[in-house]
Amino acid sequence: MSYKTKQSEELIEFLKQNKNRHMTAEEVYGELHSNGSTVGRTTVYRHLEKLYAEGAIRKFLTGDNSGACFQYVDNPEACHNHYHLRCNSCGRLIHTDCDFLNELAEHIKDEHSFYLDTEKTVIYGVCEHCKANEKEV
Amino acid sequence: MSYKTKQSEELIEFLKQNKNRHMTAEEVYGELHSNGSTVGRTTVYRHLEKLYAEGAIRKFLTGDNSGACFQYVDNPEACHNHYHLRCNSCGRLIHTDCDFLNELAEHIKDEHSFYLDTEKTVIYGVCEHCKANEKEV
DNA sequence: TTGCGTGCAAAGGTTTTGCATGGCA
DNA sequence: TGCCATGCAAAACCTTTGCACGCAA
Repeated sequence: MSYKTKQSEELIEFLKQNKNRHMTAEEVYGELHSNGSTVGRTTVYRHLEKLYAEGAIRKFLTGDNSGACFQYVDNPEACHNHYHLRCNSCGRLIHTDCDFLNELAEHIKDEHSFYLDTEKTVIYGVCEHCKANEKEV
Repeated sequence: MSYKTKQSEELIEFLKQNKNRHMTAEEVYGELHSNGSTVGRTTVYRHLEKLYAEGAIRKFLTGDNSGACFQYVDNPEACHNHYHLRCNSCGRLIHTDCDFLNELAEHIKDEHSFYLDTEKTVIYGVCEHCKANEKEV
């Protein structure tokens, strides 16, 4: 991937413009096409894989086997002190800056001899919005 | 699944006898056959799905798309105040009783308006043993 | 010109579904 | 007897790979 091509530029640009979203490869492919791009499905997969390996994007597993989700990482360094909260209901991923995470990692290391991987750990639950909706149902 | 059948008994018995392991559906299927069982692959999938929905077994995603892993839950009630630490290296799942988890859940609820799901949240990292081995590699 | 990037089609692997059969209650 | 569970085969899915063509450098 040392060459700069139209396809890779469109893909990366699209991911950057959707930093707040987490999308499956299929969604990325579909929306790029809606926007007039002609990138092939294979190319989307190949780039997502590459970008993930480089740490430029994040990868989440969905739990219902409907494919992995990807999301652009704005500032890789900044995410070391993040929680990643994922809502089981709406699927939204919430980045949360918080020092409590450091305390947690410290505690787990000291008390449980376990080295927390901030990048991979995702805290599952239900967000405020969905919690409110749940009660109506 | 209200009937009791030979297949479901064999499957559940097998899972109980392998509480310490986490296995893919394919592994469960294969080992049951090695043990003389004739359970079909479809049945294994259907039961694992059902048991997971009931909370009788746990389900983990593998990250490399090689299929979900399942593991029997010994005492579902006891796990409410647990951390689940999963080692990315050896795959071992560590149950850890700890009040710090409650503090974490409180904090996330109060400060981030997010309702942590203890059952589904798994903390990823590297265990002591694998951490030591890593250095040798 | 060189060789990487692309994309179609096909393969690979996991999981689900349709449908007829067999077993439990 | 009535209905659920089973299991084969096929389908549905997501993802990867082979290969020839085209474009970037």
